[in-house]
Amino acid sequence: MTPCAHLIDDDDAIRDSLAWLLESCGVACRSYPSAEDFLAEWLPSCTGCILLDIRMGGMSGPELFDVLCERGCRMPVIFLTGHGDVPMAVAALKKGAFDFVEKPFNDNELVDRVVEALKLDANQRLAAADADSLSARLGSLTTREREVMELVLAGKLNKLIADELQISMRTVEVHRANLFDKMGVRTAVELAQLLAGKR
Amino acid sequence: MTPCAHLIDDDDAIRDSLAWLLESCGVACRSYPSAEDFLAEWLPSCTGCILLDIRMGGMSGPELFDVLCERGCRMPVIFLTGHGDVPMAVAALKKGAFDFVEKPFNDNELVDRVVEALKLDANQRLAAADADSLSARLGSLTTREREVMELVLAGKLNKLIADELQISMRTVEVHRANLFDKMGVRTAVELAQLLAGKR
DNA sequence: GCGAAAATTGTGGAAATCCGCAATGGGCCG
DNA sequence: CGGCCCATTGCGGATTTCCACAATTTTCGC
Repeated sequence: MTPCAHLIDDDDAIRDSLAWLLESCGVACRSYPSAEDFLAEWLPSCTGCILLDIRMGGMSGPELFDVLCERGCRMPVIFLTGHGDVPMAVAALKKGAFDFVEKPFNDNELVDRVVEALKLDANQRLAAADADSLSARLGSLTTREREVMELVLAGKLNKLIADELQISMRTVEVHRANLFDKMGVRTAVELAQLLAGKR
Repeated sequence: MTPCAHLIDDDDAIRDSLAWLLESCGVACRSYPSAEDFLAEWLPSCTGCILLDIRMGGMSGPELFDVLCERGCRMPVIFLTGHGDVPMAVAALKKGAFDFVEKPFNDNELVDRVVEALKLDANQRLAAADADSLSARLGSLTTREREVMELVLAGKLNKLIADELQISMRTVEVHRANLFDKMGVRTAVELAQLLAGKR
């Protein structure tokens, strides 16, 4: 799934004109005539952004959006709508939609928003990759190593840690060295920064 | 300025009925017949949330919102509007408005949103107080102490720091102890966590 | 029950940290 | 000019960390 704009609209003409517009600006596109068609092809590894019509036969845009959110889809979603509906727009944005634009839209502005959405997605993906690598490293820790890590992050000295865990200082040192190794850090400070905010 | 909902609307009847509704639910209110009246009384120390009408004589709701944002007002803003306008709602929410509701609104839902907004404001205020205390402590550091702190946070050993700053290890130790003291931490790990994300 | 991984502990020495005591020099303010 | 704050440095000892070498016990799945 190469990064692209996923166009979901049951109106062939709109899909085609959108695809033409975006591709003429260098944005790759894929078209889907219904929410169900998109869901059938969607994978968590999908990259890019989504242009989603509100009113469609079968599953509606907001319904698809909810499903995708549940399934962990992080692609930015730009809603497209024919008739203004403030509560719907407000609900969509509060749920995390990237944008909500009314038809007819200004071509240049829409392209700009799509480009921004693609950029956001790329950044989110980088951040997610970091987070994944981090939790993978955390997952590789043994129980003891995790316990020691907690206490290290609490700023406690090895002697105190040994005391609290009822083990010898030497053992703490071993665990400490092993977990530093697994987490890819060289000092407790680096570890603290690596886990800043998380956990 | 005790925590309260600030009602800004040029329609006396709406202000009064809103005030009655909210106060009957235990939410203190203050009313302002225009954006200008509110601005005249507003101070950065104001607490609570804002219920803001879109269309008003003089400065409009969105205009006031922009001004408040510039001046660093962090109170959550709930926009109230008579006629649906999707682009305006989208713009307001993207700029950070707390909510955007159409009249006529559901009384209970609005009260709920106001209560949530007040809660958010209280939390933001706590966070801001922490941030202020932190930057106050950072500000009390001398130039050298700040330099040493940077390198400590980079996970460097005193020996290396002494080398980079071209001073003796003993001096580094002194600065380190002093800055730990000023920042109110006992270890480098605590310092790293205190500054997690910031700076 | 066997073998691998995890948890545990010891010894001992090099290196680093932590701290109190003591002191010098520069810059700024009243 | 004297006092105060900041930056600087040295000495020395108590404490801690870091590691290599070496080894025992526990746990857990096949």
